[in-house]
Amino acid sequence: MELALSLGVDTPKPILFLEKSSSSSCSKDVGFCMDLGKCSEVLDEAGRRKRSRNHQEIISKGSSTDHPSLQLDLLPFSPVSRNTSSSQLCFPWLSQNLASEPGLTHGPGGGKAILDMNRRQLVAEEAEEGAALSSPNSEISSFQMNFPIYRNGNLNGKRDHSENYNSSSRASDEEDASARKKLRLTKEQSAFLEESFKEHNTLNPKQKLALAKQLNLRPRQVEVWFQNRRARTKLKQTEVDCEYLKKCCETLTEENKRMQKELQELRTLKSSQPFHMQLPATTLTMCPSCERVSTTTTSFAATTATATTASNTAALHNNHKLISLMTK
DNA sequence: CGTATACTCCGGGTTACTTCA
DNA sequence: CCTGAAGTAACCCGGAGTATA
Repeated sequence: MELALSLGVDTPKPILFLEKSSSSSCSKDVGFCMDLGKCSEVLDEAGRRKRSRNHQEIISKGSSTDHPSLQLDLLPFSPVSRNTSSSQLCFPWLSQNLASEPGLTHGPGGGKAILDMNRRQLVAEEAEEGAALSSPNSEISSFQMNFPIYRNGNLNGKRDHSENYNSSSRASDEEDASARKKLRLTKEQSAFLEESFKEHNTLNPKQKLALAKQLNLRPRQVEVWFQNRRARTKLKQTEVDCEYLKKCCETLTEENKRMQKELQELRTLKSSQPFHMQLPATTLTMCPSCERVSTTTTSFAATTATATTASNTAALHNNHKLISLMTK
């Protein structure tokens, strides 16, 4: 692992993680990432709460330096949040198209009246669909990506379960409300959502509508997919963190054992020495190379045993050089 | 200006369904 | 074919932020 520090300004660089920990040594393999930039869509837990619809409008209005955000992520990287550099689909609406469009309003007229068990979903869908239909000039209709449009969940005539779902989504509202039908999204739909998620892990209403229209899904489905996707990311991240902490714990335990053993050896050595040999002797030694005088406190035995050897003299000189370098 | 209400979004937890070994 | 585990779409609930009266 390495330390990655990103100072993004224009483009959110979610989390940079250079290498997943593969070593058991935690002390040098700790990988952290700081991103100081306009990470408008990648916010930490605390920051997310602060973000509001206004913030999303700010985001949609382009890169204003008046609203910098700070992302500090101290967690090992999760692949899903990696900023992709290759094989990336282009989503014009993610960064540009929204800038020219006024934000969706959530004020009166957005389907306030319905309040029941499923009021939120119903209201949202009605509002969203209504907005989509009533805004022919929105970016939703103004761009089309080079992505196959799904009709009844069918891509290239390939039949799958989502066909049932999508056709059911066109059925009556009663069916939608009563039956809890869950069918898989197609691989293409999932991949497209995945790519979008890599760009932004949260959606503003316009993005949601655009994605829904593009994939022939209901906005609610897109919204739920992103919510679940965030949850999965967090879960994976938690697992990674847990694994990392486990390795750290193992390493520390190992080190603790080693030091305990070393301590035990020292105690044994100490108890085996005669009393008079344990008295520390302070001696002044002069390095013959640099003529530096050093005070060493060591045992009498150790002093007499080592002071005269040429190799130790050289080692002493090396230590002096090292000290000199460090104190410069 | 402070308060109440309505609305929306999101996270966390759960359920229900699908897929696969 | 049956079954349990894993994955995931959909749902529910509560908290928080915002707009409006």
